[in-house]
Amino acid sequence: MSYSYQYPRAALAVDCVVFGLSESDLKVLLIQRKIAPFQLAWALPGGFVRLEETLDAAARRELAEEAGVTDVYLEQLYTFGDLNRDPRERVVTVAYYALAKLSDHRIQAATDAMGVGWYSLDDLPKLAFDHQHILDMARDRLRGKVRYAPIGFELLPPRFSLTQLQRLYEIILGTELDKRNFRKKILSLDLLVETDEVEQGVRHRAARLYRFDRRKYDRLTKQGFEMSI
Amino acid sequence: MSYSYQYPRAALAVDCVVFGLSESDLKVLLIQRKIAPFQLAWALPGGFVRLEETLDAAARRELAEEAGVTDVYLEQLYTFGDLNRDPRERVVTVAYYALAKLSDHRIQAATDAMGVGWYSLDDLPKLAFDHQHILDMARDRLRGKVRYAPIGFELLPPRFSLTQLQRLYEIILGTELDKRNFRKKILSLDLLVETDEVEQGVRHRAARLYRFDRRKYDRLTKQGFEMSI
DNA sequence: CCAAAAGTGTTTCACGTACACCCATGC
DNA sequence: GCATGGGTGTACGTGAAACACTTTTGG
Repeated sequence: MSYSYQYPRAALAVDCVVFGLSESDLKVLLIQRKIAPFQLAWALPGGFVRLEETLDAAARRELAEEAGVTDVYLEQLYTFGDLNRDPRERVVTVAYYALAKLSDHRIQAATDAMGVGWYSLDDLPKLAFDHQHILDMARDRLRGKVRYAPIGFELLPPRFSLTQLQRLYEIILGTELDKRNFRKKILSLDLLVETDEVEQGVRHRAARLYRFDRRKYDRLTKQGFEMSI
Repeated sequence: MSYSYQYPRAALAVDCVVFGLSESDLKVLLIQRKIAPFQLAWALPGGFVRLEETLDAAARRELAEEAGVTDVYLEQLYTFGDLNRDPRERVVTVAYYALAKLSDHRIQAATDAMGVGWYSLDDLPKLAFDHQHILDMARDRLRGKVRYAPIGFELLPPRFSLTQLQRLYEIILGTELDKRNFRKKILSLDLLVETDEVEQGVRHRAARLYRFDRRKYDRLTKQGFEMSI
């Protein structure tokens, strides 16, 4: 069976840059290609868009199928349409980036599979296609957006310490932050709620855990508030 | 002649939101459709992507062909892939936004053609397809980006007065700005160069004209400077 | 000389930044 | 009791915001 059109058509794909946060650095999820081109090379999870699914749906489907990743924050990044980005034929790809909680055991379990790996951003293998370019753009977007939108929380467990949150910003922004000033600022935004839990299993004083209050954020945003770190 | 593929493929298009700045408001360039669907309705300029051209090239080609617009600032906005955005078949469109200098006589001349019009953003006709949605997103993007990137200048003539520039920000951001504070701030950024020209043909004191110095901007940016209005 | 917009400084307040020590806990 | 990170306050400087009058020019 085949499908015919009056004019030639590019193939349409999606690719996903999935970020995860470890203790000390930002990681990205890669899959090892099983087939040519770029056989055995590492690549971003992705694939062709089906006619009966939206772009977002295609991205989520590919994430689930290829990497077992579900329930992540997902946002469209950019569409790449260079003529020879795929050696086989013209393929235009809509790139997405996703933020996953590495602390989530389902994510851990799913990505334990063969051919799926988390790579530190500053120790990457050579990537297939123009995927390095896509990844660079995703990192830039994350760096820019984390400062004025509450997306950092998508990389942390639901309850986190202020030190964890500070580390997150330091890792993503690539700068050191002052502990006292950071706490003053983040608490003054009035987006976090103190829980009655503390860190577990540390051999020093346990840190208090906080959670992000999205309702508060939405309410403030409606009133014209704009967060900024 | 026809082209066959093993799996069905969506058609791929580009659409452009072209902004222009008049004395008192922001305008967008629309074209009147000659054929169904949405015959006679107003729509964003755009069309199908050819196999041998990049997405950017397709956007520029359509702008030139449909509206006679060339040499504008152009940036990819977002890709829209809802299933029924086009009643004929599945069409995925990569949307762009462009900033044109309405003062440019070539732009004026080209868009004098039948079926091309500049519409004020708060007095728009009903648009074809999901073009209102695309336009809303473009306006949001412009509002966000104009504050931290030197793109406002793309809407002004090469030499402009500080009052013109202030009006630009007021119109795009939808807020009033204080004249003295605005001048202090914009001049302190050290991105503008005073020329020895002044406004012509006004019946009051003529304003000094300035120009944006892109070299200075690039140099400062390399040094970590980030502009902000 | 009148209308219209250009151009110009100072004060006040909020926020960002720099900076060091004691506290709680587990081993 | 010691190692480890948790938690806290103040002083200073910079930048944002508020605010009104004089100057220039053309008609």
